[in-house]
Amino acid sequence: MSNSPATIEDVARIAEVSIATVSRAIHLPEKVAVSTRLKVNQAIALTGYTPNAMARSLRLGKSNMILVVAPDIGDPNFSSILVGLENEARAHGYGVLIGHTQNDAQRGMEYLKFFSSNQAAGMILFTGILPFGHQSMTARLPPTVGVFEPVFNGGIPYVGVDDLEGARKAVELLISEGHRKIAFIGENRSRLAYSRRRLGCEAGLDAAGIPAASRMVIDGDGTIESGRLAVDQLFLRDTLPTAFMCVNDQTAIGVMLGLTARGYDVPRDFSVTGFDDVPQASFIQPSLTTIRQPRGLIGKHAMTLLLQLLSDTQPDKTEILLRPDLVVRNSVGPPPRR
Amino acid sequence: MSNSPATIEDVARIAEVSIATVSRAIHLPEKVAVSTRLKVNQAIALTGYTPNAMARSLRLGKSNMILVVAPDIGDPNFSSILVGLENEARAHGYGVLIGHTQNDAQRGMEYLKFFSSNQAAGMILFTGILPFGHQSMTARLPPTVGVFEPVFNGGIPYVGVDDLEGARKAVELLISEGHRKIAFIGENRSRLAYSRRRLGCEAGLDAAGIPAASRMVIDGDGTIESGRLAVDQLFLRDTLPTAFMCVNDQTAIGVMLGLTARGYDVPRDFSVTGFDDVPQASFIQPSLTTIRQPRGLIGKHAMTLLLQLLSDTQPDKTEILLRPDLVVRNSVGPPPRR
DNA sequence: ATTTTTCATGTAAAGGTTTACATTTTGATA
DNA sequence: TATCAAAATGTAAACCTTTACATGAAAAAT
Repeated sequence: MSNSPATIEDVARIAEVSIATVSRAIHLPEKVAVSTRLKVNQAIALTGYTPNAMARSLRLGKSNMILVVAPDIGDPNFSSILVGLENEARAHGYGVLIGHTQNDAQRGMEYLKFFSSNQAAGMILFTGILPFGHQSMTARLPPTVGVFEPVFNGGIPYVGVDDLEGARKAVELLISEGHRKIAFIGENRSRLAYSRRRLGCEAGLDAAGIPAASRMVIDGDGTIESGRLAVDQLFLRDTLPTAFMCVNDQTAIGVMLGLTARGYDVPRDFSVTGFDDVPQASFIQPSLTTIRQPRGLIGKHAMTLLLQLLSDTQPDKTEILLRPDLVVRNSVGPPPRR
Repeated sequence: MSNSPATIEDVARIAEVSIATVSRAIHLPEKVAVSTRLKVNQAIALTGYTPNAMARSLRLGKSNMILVVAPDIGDPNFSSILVGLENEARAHGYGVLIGHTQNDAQRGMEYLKFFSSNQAAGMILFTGILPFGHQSMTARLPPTVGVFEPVFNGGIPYVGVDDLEGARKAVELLISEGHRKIAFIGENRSRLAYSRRRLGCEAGLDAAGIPAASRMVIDGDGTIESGRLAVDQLFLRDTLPTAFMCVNDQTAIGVMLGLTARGYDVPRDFSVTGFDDVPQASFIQPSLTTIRQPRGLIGKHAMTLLLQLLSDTQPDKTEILLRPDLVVRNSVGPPPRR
């Protein structure tokens, strides 16, 4: 019962072996006799010993932490992907460190210190933005895996969802319900994933032979607010769509709020689809028909890829696109008869 | 131009001084002659040297990381508090590590390893739940500061908002608008802060001399869903309230959705208030009148307190309650004339 | 000019691990 | 039983810092 935490020496003394044997009993148990292994384990239990991670990393020249960098941890997609990431990391003895850049390159730079100071071994990067200036050319990046989109300067493996397919599923649902005039409420500035969703939408419209004339596109910024604004913009026009296909759930929620505010009913007067299946999607009234991202899986795969990188294994794949599923709820119905 | 990162020895060699001088030039610059300091700084710039945090922590016996433990990082309150925490930590040379327990004690326990393995120096604990079983008695806790509520077994400083005052402000607004029949939609299981909000509500009602008979209380669980359910429950009763005071914004949003679904208009038919001022509160239709938590400040103060603890300074205070502000939007109006 | 004080720098140990290499023990083989 | 190979364990160095203490030089006091 000492006050300072037990070290490997304390364990060795109690188990009456050398510190080397203790270390081996922990990390290469097959190299040590069963009887000694037992003694060591007892001593560990007795002392409550936990290896000092600092000393370990120092000796190994490698941290057991992985930095997850996201532009905004408030993003409703983030937390469940994180769960997937963490579980996988933990299973392999790694911990997870979270950084958020708020889209600020300066702030992103600060996270580089985690690598130069050896506090992190690898990095998971959300949404394709390299959070440091273009000095990526000068300083070599640590082992990195992207989530959602390829990282812009290429060569970095990534995990995402098949946005094209997801978008096509959504638009096909709308078409099958009878919609012909479909507005796509998009976002074309920040995320490649968003542009791909638009492409998927157009592919679906093309396939159904829907003429360009009855298509509409409004670009927002992916927020609730911008969804509402998009409705306002559309209502200035001569022709209205019967359905709104939105680039993400936030936008879709905004669109529904905007329509409700104008006294319309969803899905009676207009149909709306989202993308992501954020938690709110099932609560809002009416509940939102959307495309689900397999968030847990995304996290798991991204971490697997990174761990392969870290163990110098050539990763199986350099790009993993998961299948998005259509979630049918109550925001879509047939177009009103006019 | 070596491949492995520069060490203090590389710097020393180039600057033609000893490693001790380099270390001092960095951490106690006033102890080294201006001329040498200059040479050292040049050498540092030349090599791109960053001190190895592992070696440093090992030597110092103290990590420069602080663990932030939250039951759910998806909580809309979380991210902006985190910004406050991080800024303050960074300013003092500390980094922030995020852990989320998902209300799982098992998972909380895992985070204890960060301390026994020396990977974190202190802890910020959200919402008063000690994320480990009751073994807190056995294992002494690391330096810890609570956010939102006192940590249950006491003796741990915390930072929160004056829930009583905030709730009173909300109820006073409702009363001043003429409401007399006010329902409190609460939550009494998980968070002490929530019970305090209820007390604040009652204090306000008492002060206005509103009889117990016209008060109603429904307990939910603080989610959007439970807000909607609360509406359903109330509509089974003989008398309805004219206003809903909700324990948090999530609940309030649920209540508004429930009322809208029944064809009522807020604030014409019913008034609704929330608490927290989450980002959605200003977007939803109608925008929500609520109580704002000064989230950035909460984070800043909590970290300041923890840093004091870590430097063995006796903290100034053991409890910091910040002032919550009323944010008037569009979900409150006078009661309808019946 | 000599002694004392102050200031700047250097030397070496310590912090807790892992692991190459050396040594001892065990079990098998002749 | 003596010899050898294989298995188990031990010794000591290395990872990179920080800092107590020692040393030396310069400035101040006598």
